[in-house]
Amino acid sequence: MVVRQLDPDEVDRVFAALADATRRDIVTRVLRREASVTALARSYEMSFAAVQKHVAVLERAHLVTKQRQGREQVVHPDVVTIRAAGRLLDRYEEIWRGRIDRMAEILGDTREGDDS
Amino acid sequence: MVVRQLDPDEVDRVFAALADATRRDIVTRVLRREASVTALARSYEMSFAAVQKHVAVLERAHLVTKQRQGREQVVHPDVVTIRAAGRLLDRYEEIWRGRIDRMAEILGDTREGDDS
DNA sequence: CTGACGTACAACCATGTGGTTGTACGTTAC
DNA sequence: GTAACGTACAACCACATGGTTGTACGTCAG
Repeated sequence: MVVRQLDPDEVDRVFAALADATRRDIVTRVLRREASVTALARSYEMSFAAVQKHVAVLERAHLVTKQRQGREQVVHPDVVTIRAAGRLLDRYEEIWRGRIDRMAEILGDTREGDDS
Repeated sequence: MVVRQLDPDEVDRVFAALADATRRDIVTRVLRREASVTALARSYEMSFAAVQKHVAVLERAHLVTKQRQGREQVVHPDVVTIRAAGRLLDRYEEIWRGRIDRMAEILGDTREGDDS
């Protein structure tokens, strides 16, 4: 499985891009089926230019790519980056789990739990 | 396992909060071990007030909680929200996988075990 | 060729964000 | 009680963001 490593700046961009309901919806849509920018724009109550900007933000974060097809620009999802973001959150859970394990070990060995 | 459902506004706040390297580092730190706000502040090359604001952002996103302990305010992680964010990204992968499955079905190619 | 469509991009505005400094307040140590 | 510590919060600044409108350009249909 392809899991690219993201540098901090790209992580910034990925999470920032996902911090907007419209952009999350665009990602969901193109995951189901690719769509041109205007096709996407028709789905939202905002100007075409606004949607175009949202797509640009997703593109800079490598969450989607655009592919010229005649006079249309078709938006595709970039699953690799989405997966990488998920892996990052998994890492947080690992740290937490590791800590719980260490605590259990300490409590098991030295009977340190004085307060609850 | 506790997995709270996040409303869109909270998802906005969670991802926005994670879109900053300092805040991600704070989350990592308190996942390993709780720390007071000043203890955290000592780790970064910025004013105490700046770190305090970062903690406030994480708190509004329910990624951490503060707990008064004497005159200190101890920052704890909120694993439930972190987990919920991970689940959200998993959902994207599910959509993608569902689409791949549908395409394979249409193509009549229902073999299993081929890698992508 | 012409007109309509899809796109790109600049200018502009309001608002939010990330940082600063300064001030105030409760709590602990002496 | 007083001093020092940990915190909270307001005011301020620079800059990014999310939206708008307007203009320009390439591409396809007629």
